[in-house]
Order: sequence, then structure tokens, then C-alpha cells
Amino acid sequence: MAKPPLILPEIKKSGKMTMQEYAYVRLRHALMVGSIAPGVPVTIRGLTLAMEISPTPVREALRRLSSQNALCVLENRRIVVPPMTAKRFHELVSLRCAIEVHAAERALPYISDNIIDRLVVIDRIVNEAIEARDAITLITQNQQFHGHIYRSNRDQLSMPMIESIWLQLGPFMRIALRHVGSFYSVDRHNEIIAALRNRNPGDLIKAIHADIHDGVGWLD
Amino acid sequence: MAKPPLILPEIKKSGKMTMQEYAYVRLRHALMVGSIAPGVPVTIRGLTLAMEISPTPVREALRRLSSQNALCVLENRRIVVPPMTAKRFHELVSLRCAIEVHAAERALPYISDNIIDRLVVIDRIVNEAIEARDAITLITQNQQFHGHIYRSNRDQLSMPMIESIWLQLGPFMRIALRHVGSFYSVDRHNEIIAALRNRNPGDLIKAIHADIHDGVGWLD
DNA sequence: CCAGATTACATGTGATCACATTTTAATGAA
DNA sequence: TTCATTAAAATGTGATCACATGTAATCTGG
Repeated sequence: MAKPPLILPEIKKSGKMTMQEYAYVRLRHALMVGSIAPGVPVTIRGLTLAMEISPTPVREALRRLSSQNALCVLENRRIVVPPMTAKRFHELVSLRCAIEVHAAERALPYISDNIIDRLVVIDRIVNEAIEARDAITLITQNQQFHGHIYRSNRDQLSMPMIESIWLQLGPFMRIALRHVGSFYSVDRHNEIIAALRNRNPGDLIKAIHADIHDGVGWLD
Repeated sequence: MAKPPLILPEIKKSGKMTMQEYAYVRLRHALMVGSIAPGVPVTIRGLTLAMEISPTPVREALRRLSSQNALCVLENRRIVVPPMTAKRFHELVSLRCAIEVHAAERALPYISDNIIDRLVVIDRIVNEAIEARDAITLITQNQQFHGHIYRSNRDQLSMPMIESIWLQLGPFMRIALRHVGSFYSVDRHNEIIAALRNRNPGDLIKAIHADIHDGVGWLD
């Protein structure tokens, strides 16, 4: 069986970026948008070939992603995209709720009208992406939307963990690629924005909870 | 100024362990028990010298710990132990509460009498450590206590994040080294065990909340 | 044709080196 | 002395190589 050469979406490498960081962001993006299927082995030499860089920075990138649980190190020392199960998916969604609700609660005092205006803009982009069936833009901009809220609290420490969950959910998004529009039927983002406008913690929690769980409907 | 050679507690290297993993667990342990002060630079060559291994595995270990936010990569590409502030501490404690409460709730259905018996044993060790003013045993066994609860749910995905928080709290523990006994005045572990025995979610949450926040009293 | 042993291949690991960047120390002029 | 400049040392980065381990293919004997 000829091994598929592991296609990775192109990423522009800005000047000051190290090779290790380039390998990291490129592989990370590929995982985030679900362009690598669960269970697929990710080898060092395969990546050096695909990205035309030496093994050393690739290995460091793999360690980073493994530490974020975006990749899974087997006992054989081989590295694969974590397998996908319904149980794992539900655990991820539940954990995502817990942390993002916490992040939102602690961000609420820092929400300004400026930030809300920005959220409205992002939400419009998200809706356009749904209209255009552009799953990748949908995924990334939806993350921008949530991240922009939580990062309002400049001292928050939960973003790395939230991004870790997003990364782990990435492979699941691969399925969602063909179901764009079937989920996100209701625009929960508007409910989130409304709750932020009213500075209402209870509504905010409920809206975020609903927004996150809306992605579960099609899995059963 | 002569640079201090960066003392790391010894760790026995089991046979199958790779150098990279050895470097990781050894440095991780040092951070966990607070034996490296915040702000201290952690250099590759310094670690190669201290552990007598080559730079390559050291770099991978540093990437792993940086990804877990146990270390901080500056713009200069230099790596330091994250600085310590009161704000950061309170954010960590708050986040720890949110995630551990979530983990405990989802572990409760899996708690067996067997597990509770084990918790009682661990708690005894913790109390002995307090008696003996043995801060390192106190820290590690306290983590064992909590981890043993959360890991009862075999499908849980939150342990890596909880351990990340413990790692980030490690440097704060350095201060606690000299205050053993002044905190943990009340044995919250008994309250946790009682809540588990009664399978009472509300009490469990309250007990864990109290146990975690008991470590904050001496900081002000 | 099948099962076990053997060989060939692929992969992960770790050491060494050369180079670029940054930090620190030393030097010299105002 | 003080500040800018220069030299020296320290540090991070990435490529290459040799080696160990694990996997897959091949071969051989029944």
C-alpha cells in the first residue's frame, strides 16, 4: 500500500518564525480544521518530507502537540491522531462547557462596547461562512468569537486549555465539514451577545452552554 | 556573578525510559515541588550540564513543559519559570476549582468502596507528612489524593489540564515549604471522603472547593 | 498452503556540529 | 565618570549522522 504523503494546508511562514514554530502552527492548523483523520499515524520523517525541513524542529512540534493532547503517543513511541469515539466526544463537549463557562464568567466584568462591536463583526463573518458552506472559515471564526470574549480578561489562564479542547475536537470537525448548516441552526451567538450587552451572567452561561451543545445534535 | 548550577532533585531512570522522558519527568518534578524559583532562567545547556545528557532531548522536554505552561517562552526565545503574582495565583486557584469540581462531579458515579479505602490510606500519609513537616510528600500525596478521585472516571479528559495547573502552582508551593501546618489546618480531605461515601454531589463540590481554597489563606 | 524464522525496511532517539542571535563584558571617547 | 561602541561569551536553532527499536516482507521447512 502506497503511503499517502500527508497533505497539509499551506501556511505562510513569516520572517522571524523559527522552523519549529512553523511546523507547529502548520500541523496545528491541519488538526484544528480536521484535515487529518483520527488514527492516522504522524511520523517525523513524513513531516520532514511534507514540509521540507529537518527532523529536529518537527520533533519539537510533535512534542508540543502531544503535550496539548492534540496527538497521542503510543507505547511503540509512534504518534497518531487520537481515535474518535462517541464517549470521548461527549467528555470533550462537557469539559469544554465547564471551562468556557468559567472563562466567560470571569471575562464578563471586562466586556466593553468595543468588544461587543467586534463580536458582532465576527458573528457576521461566521454567518457568511455558513451561507457559503465554508467549513474552515466557520471553524476558525467561531473560535475567534469565543476566544475574543474570554481573552477580554487579560489575566485569564484558561485559554491554553480551551484551545487544547478545540484541537482535540478538530478531528470531529472533519465530519462536520459535510454538515455545515445542519448544525448551528439557531444563532446562539446572538444570544451570547445579548447576554453580554445586558451584563447578565446567568443568560451568558445558558447561551454559551447552548451554543456549545448545538454541535452535538448530529452525532448519534 | 557565578551562575548557580541549577540543582535538580535526583530521579531514578527506569530502563525503558528515553532520555527525553527522563529530562521531562525530572524537570517536571523539580517544578512541581517548587524547587526552582519563579523567574529563574532555564537554559538548554544548563540542563545538559546538570543532567549530563545531550541538548536534543532537553529541548523536547522544554517544549513539553512550555506547552503545559509550566515554563514560559519569552520573545527572546529564552525560557524561564513563570513569574509569580498574587493575581496569577488567584486565577490559578479559581481555574483549579472550576476544573476539579467538574472532574469530581463526573467521577462520582464511578467511586467504589475500594477507591474510598485507598483515599483513606493516602489521607493518612498526607497527615503524617504534615506532622513531619515534609512538604514534598505533602504536595505529591495531596495530588495523589485528588487524582485518584478524578481518575476513577476512566474516560475523563481533564487530568492533563489539572496537572498543568498543579505544575503552575508548583513555584508557589516553594513558599508553602516553610508554612507546612499553618495551612491545611482543617482536614478537608475527611469532608471529601464523607461526601463520596454518601454519594452527595453538593457536599462533594463544597468540600473540594474548601480544600482548594484552604491553600490561599496565607497569601495576603 | 501455512507457520515460524529471518531479512529488509521504516521509524524514533540522541549526539555532534555549524551558524545566527542575544546577552554580557570590555573598551574607548566625550 | 558616563555612555556608546566593540569584542567576547552564552544561548537557541537546525541539519546531519549513527544507532536502536520496531514493523513488514520474505524466505524456508513442514
